[in-house]
Amino acid sequence: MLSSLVHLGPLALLRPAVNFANRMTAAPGQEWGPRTIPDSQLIYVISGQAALTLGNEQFQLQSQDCVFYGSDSPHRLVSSVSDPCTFASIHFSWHKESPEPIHPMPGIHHCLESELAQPATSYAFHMQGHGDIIFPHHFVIPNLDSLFLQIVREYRFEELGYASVLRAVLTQLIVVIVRHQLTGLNTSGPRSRIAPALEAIRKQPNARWTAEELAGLCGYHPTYFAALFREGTGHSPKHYLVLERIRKAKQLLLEAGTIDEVAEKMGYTSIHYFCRNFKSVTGMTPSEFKRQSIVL
DNA sequence: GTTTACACTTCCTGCGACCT
DNA sequence: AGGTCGCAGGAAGTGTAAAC
Repeated sequence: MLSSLVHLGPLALLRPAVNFANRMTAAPGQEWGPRTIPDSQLIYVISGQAALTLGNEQFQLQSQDCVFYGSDSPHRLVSSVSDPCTFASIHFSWHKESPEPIHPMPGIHHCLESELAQPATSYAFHMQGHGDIIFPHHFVIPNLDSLFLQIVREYRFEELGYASVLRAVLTQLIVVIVRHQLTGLNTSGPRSRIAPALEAIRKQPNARWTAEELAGLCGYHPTYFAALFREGTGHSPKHYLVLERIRKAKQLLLEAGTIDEVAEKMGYTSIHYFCRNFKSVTGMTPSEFKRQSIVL
């Protein structure tokens, strides 16, 4: 069976609206579906693991994985039994005059197991100079958690003008994903050549990686590797590793670890240096971040 | 496209002082 | 007690130019 394609028109004319957003930790083995939803959904896995069945595809999800599906695409999400996942979820509409959220719950319907075999609906934008860009169903983009959590926070506290802020941040999120999709299409680009190193850092940000080790994973000389790395990520290998460590440290701090424990878990032997790194990346100290995040 | 040498820069750590 | 900051010195990383 062929999957259907929805044309969303030019990206610049999009008026998306958040309908619901939350951050939660699933129970071991907790399931959503098989079901369909009335709008579209983006899920960002913060930690742990889960499996998503979408159409005739199955995705094993881990930290930093993102998935997307639209309305009427049968799917099922199952949290890992041994390593339950914590994730941020955003329900949204692609085009809506008003940015005010409309809760999707009444439109969520259970469906038959057999309907999971239907191919998921794809969505495409038109981009001047690039043609039609398909919005991906599964992707990994480093450091996307801040946008997801910003949306969750805005949705939860409903401060003055929150619906407009939700639309603005969601638009930014969509653009970041589309940009990533555009650069990712070029598989011979520098990013693909440093993929083993990116994967190693992603899996073990707490390991004491040296530039030489990372270069070795990709089969390049350290100096040349550093140049490729900067071209592909915009950061030096060391700085990229720091960004990954702080991203992971933010998760651990949210899970009620002390700053000392988190620093140690992330491979820092000096809490002082950890605090300095944390502040340079986030603009706040670990304790400030912890205080601010208690409300989330 | 890739490696090498080298100068320069940045990182990392330990220590002590200070703050909350 | 837990957390932050400034400082100094050694280690490691980075950028550049030249060469293959």
